[in-house]
Amino acid sequence: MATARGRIDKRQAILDGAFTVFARQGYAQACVQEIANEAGVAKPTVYNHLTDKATLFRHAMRAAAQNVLDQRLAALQPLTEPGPDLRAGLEEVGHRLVRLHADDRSCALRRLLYAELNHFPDILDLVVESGPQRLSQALADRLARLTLAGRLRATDPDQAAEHFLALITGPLETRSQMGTRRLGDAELDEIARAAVRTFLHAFGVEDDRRGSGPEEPGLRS
Amino acid sequence: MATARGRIDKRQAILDGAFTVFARQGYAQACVQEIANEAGVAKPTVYNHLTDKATLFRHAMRAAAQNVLDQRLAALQPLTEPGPDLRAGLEEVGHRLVRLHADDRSCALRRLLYAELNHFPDILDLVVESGPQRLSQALADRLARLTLAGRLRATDPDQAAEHFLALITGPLETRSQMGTRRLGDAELDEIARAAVRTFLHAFGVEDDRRGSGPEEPGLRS
DNA sequence: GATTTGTTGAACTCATGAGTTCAATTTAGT
DNA sequence: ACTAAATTGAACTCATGAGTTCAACAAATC
Repeated sequence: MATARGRIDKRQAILDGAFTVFARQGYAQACVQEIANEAGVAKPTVYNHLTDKATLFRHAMRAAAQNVLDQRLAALQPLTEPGPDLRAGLEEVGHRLVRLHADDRSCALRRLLYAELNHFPDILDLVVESGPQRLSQALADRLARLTLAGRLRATDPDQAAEHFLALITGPLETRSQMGTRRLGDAELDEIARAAVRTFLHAFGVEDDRRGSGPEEPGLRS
Repeated sequence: MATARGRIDKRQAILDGAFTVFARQGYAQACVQEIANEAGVAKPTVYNHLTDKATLFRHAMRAAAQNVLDQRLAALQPLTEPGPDLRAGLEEVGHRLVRLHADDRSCALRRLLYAELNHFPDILDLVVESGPQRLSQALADRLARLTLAGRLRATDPDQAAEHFLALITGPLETRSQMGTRRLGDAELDEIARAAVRTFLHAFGVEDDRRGSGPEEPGLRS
């Protein structure tokens, strides 16, 4: 409507717009006309590229999930060549994961996933299996290397990765009220720091427990 | 339709049926006729008790949330008068919480909450504020008592409670694939035991760390 | 420049479902 | 038993939105 006509990359615009509208309205309440408007495209064009509202949803979800996963895997990078300060490396990863998890599109993806699990059982494979599963796996790989290097206690790396991610995402989820409340940078950092603190107490070796930074305070408040 | 007629507790039946159908279909896809059928009641009767589909949803959600919260608060009971074996007490609480969290109605409530956050911003207050918030608060109270008794390290009880719950619910959420996969009792117990293990490493005092049970294994698999 | 392909807006069909009306019937209260 | 309130089924109104059709139009290909 407003944007220029042409057949360049309508399809991508449609998928983006679809995800935006689905995220805002939910699957059932989102109407295709609004998606077309959001994408700057006519309604028949939408049906020209994607046959159904359902397949439109599936493709939009797949694309969004791919984006989120890529970003998260990239966030683990500081652990590939960890510096001398293990706590600093973990906190850096924590910061990045917290920010990605609190991101609008990430929250929207989670919400849509939860919402439409019953109606689209197949998107679970596309999103969950190639989502937290892969992230946890990748993190476990890094932690295993650290364990072999003697910088973490000798425990199951999968377990450690699972708990690290739980300590990051759990508090984030409750504090942000399932993604509805916007958190300031300070609070996000505090969540990551606290998670790393608990994680190192549980999985760290003595050397690294008092390795760096100000020693943990007794009572916060 | 099938059940006996009468005006005794139609309202409760309607709210129960509504939650069941909403849980199965989502808000938009659930139709009032089906809710009426589920409740064993005629459609006008539904509108006689609850004016709107929207208010029907709100009341059903509120009732379900109240149930879930009550059960969860009751699950903390083993920590009110903790026996000599702290680990056993924590594991008992963990077991109960894990089972409640994995329960069908609990999963459905979470899903509906996530799904309709945008459309019903007000149910967030009804559910979240009187949900994990209150649970975390109650758990923090127990942990504070334990800290004063010298059975936990001196740290912020709110922090400890937050991390305990994260260690319980996080792994549960990923392993059950957001509540779609049904987990066996063995796996549920393993999740609770692992959570308590990590928690006590991070927040326990030395006495209790090797308090009871078989010492933790090195590598699981 | 002519042809083919993709896009556009508008109007259309059709199914679904919220909410209502109503006369007939059942139940509770007395 | 009698009355008032609640329940019931069926049919109804009305709005919404998925998916389609079509004639006019733009863009790339030759």
